[in-house]
Amino acid sequence: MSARNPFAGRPVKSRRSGKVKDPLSRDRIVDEALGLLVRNGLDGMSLRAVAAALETGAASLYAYVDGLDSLRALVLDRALERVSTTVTRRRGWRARLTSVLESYIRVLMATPGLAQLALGTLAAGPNSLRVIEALLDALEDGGLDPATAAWAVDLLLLYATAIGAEHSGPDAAERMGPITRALSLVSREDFPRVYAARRELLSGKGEERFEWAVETLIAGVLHNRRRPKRAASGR
Amino acid sequence: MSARNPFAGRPVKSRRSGKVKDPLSRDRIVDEALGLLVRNGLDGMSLRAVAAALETGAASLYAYVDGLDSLRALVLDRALERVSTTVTRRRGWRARLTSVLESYIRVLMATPGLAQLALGTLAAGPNSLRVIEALLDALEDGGLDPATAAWAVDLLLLYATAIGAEHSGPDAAERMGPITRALSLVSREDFPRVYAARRELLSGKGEERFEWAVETLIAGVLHNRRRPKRAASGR
DNA sequence: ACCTGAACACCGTTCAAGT
DNA sequence: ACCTGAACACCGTTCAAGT
Repeated sequence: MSARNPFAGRPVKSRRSGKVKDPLSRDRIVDEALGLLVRNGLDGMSLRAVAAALETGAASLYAYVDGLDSLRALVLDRALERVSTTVTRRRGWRARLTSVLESYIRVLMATPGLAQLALGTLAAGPNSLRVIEALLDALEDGGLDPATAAWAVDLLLLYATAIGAEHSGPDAAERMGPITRALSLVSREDFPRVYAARRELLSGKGEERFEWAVETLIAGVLHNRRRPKRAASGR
Repeated sequence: MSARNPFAGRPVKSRRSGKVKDPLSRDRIVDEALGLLVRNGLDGMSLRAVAAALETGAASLYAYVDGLDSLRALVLDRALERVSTTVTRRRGWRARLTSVLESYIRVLMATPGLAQLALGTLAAGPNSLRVIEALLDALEDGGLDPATAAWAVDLLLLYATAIGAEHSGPDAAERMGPITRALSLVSREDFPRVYAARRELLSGKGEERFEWAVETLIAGVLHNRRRPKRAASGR
């Protein structure tokens, strides 16, 4: 019964961290969670599943992570590492703006469930901040006053995230089924304009539509400044 | 053992539908679910909770409803009944547009979890269609071609829903905590523009901000038509 | 037909107990 | 300190069985 019995029957730790048990860490947990998100979607990224993949119990994760919500925030920021904000210098602010936004939305669309996660999670990690910084930079280069630029960033990111969620849910294809059916059945008498526009409401390849939306948002922001372009001094 | 024994011992159905057991129906299920959503948020609206409130088991609901996703779609459309689209005639198209959108977002913000639900659910019920119809009507009155109007409706609703979700999560107040803290800690060296804009990024009373956003979206749509305003013929 | 109980395969989180 | 098993209080969905 004495502790540390050298004869203890278990496989002796084995030389080098070969197989037995790399220690848990926040990084390993976030990595594994992101992997599960990519492979199995948002519902597949449960604490229990992450723990199982790491060959431990869910309770063990609480030493490194505050709970599911907190893990989600960490995973979101890790995923946003892939968003490119280093823009080929000497391009116009507009090209830089759209290129950051397009990179952001491409990352969201590439990982099923990520946009959904982004909609429900506060994005205040370093990678979110990096993206916000880049957008503010471009908008201010475009001549927007900081007040308008700040709200515009919120608007652009919110829209990009929402469209990402819409186009990459469980799978976008499956989701298109029911809505196509519903719109194809819409009655001309009850909803004449919806009826007339039913094809347009579904048209666009996603990418085309997103580009149009970004241009629209930029045009709107440029034409609806919170403060006039010049004469910034007091009234 | 013969069926229909008049002596059967149970409490005899009782006169009038007093208490015993109003029959289940899809309507009663949706009503109860909406009530739970209002009182307990999206997570509180589980099939088991709805069933319990109706004094039955979860399995019984499957006779009237296809499952949780389907129930959510029904609840969403029921909630959208409250969106007002009957606009006091002889107001400009712009006033009508913003009044419908503001009614929509007010409904979303009034019911915790509803905006979240709307983001994850296909909105193709009669009340969604009614809202879409009203928006198309206003935009086409404003001189937008149908192609632009269709995409604009999508853009406007998506944004309104997303902002509703952002401002009415579990509770908006609790969610503001962490992000305020994160932004107040942001480093001036790493993210100078975020640092400079940190107050603006959080400013605005929600309502003010939403109004600005709607104006911005409208301005954008008016300045970024998919087809030119006149000369509609030709290819 | 309509409804039910029980079962199946999961959840997040807590906590006393072990090393 | 770090990790664990077991428990608690839940989930959605299926299905054989009852009336």
